[in-house]
Amino acid sequence: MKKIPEPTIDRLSIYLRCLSTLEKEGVETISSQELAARFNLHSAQIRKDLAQFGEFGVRGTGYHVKRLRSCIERILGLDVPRNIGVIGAGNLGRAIADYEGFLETNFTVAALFDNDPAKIGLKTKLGVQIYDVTDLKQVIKDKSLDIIVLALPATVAQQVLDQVVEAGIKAVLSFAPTQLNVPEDVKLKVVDLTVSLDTLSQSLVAHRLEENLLVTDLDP
Amino acid sequence: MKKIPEPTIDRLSIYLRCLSTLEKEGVETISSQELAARFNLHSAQIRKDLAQFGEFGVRGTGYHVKRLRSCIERILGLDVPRNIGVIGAGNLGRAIADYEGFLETNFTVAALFDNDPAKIGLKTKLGVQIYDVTDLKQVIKDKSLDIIVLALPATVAQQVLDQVVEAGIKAVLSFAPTQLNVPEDVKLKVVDLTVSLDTLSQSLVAHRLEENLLVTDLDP
DNA sequence: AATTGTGAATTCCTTCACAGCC
DNA sequence: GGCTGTGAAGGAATTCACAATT
Repeated sequence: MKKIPEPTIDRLSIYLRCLSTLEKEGVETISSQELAARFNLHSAQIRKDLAQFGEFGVRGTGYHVKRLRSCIERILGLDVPRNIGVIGAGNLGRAIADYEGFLETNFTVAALFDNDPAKIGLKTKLGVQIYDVTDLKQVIKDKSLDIIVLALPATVAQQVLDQVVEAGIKAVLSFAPTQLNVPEDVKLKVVDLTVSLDTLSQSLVAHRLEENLLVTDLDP
Repeated sequence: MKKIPEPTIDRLSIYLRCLSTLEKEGVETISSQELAARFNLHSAQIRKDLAQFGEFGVRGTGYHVKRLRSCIERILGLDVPRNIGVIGAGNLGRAIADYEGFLETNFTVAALFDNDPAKIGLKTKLGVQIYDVTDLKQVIKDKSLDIIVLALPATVAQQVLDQVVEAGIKAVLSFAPTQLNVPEDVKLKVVDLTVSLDTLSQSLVAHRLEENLLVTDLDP
């Protein structure tokens, strides 16, 4: 089986969101050209992305919105309910647990974990139970968790991640600002606020430098 | 001036974090080889990344930790204080505003914005003032905000972003799950929880498919 | 006539391999 | 000897351009 490029998967998710909107608007078909225009992409990009998984279009017509949406949903496995466990009941962890965007999806946050006795046993506003992180493996099994989100300090992230992996979890999203290692068969996605902000900071420097360096360059 | 690849900038931020740790541990020099080992990267990658900005190493010895950290900090513009404004005082917005990781950095969340009269005028636990989003432009100027973080619903994101751009902001980090457009001279970073989770979902499907497809492939 | 699906060309990024230096 | 900096090679992802199809 051919390997699917990571960027392709990311874009499928983006296409899907757009197709859902189009479907609600009653649009029946759309061409790769029209779709591409919405994302500042080239139409060939979209056709190549989709072609990785089969032939979904109709030549001369384009793609049937409803059918394509359904196909991408299946490709991404979004037709199957997924239970998410969030580890770390700090501000971020609670924000994710109570994220309202999940309500119309097949994702459910089924458990929140923490090691603070003052939090264990409580529920979030939207009713997500907070468990003792010591019971991680048991709750992962009991609640059939598929995906774990790490929302905890960098210092303990790898150690907790190791337990998550040991419990058989194959998909992890980490918000911890630290380097993490997982076995090959575990998919790890990292969202690093620090890295994002550092990149933005650099772009601001670049702005400034462009002027300064022009001056320097012209200086013989 | 040559264009710097985006992945390079992301990695510089990662290197910097590691170098800070090394410096605290009292390590004086490190080779690209040793550094690379910590990130499962190739040593040439690190040397190429750094070479984009100058010659920081010593042949035969490696890089002086303290000096390199300081250089990367300057490259990323992290030696200059930056004021961040967060728009949207929901769970996520407040989580970011009160993020303790900023305390040891030059990033400061200097303002939080919302359109809910019940929230305007309040302060977060850590003392960030919540302003009326109507006063966006004025507060951006008064507080000298450099970077804006969007932590608001997809429906209003573009509209608010347009105002942010109009106010002269050149760096934006968005958590809104929607396609956004900015002029060329504005740097936009998007963190999309939905896309991240969709990718993880797909990896779980791939897991399953590998087995199924093997069977199908062997079927003559 | 319009639009897909795709080999070929291109661009971008990573890795190799080694000359140059400490 | 050991390690950096870098031109050349290799690989991966994007874009081009067109034959195939409805």
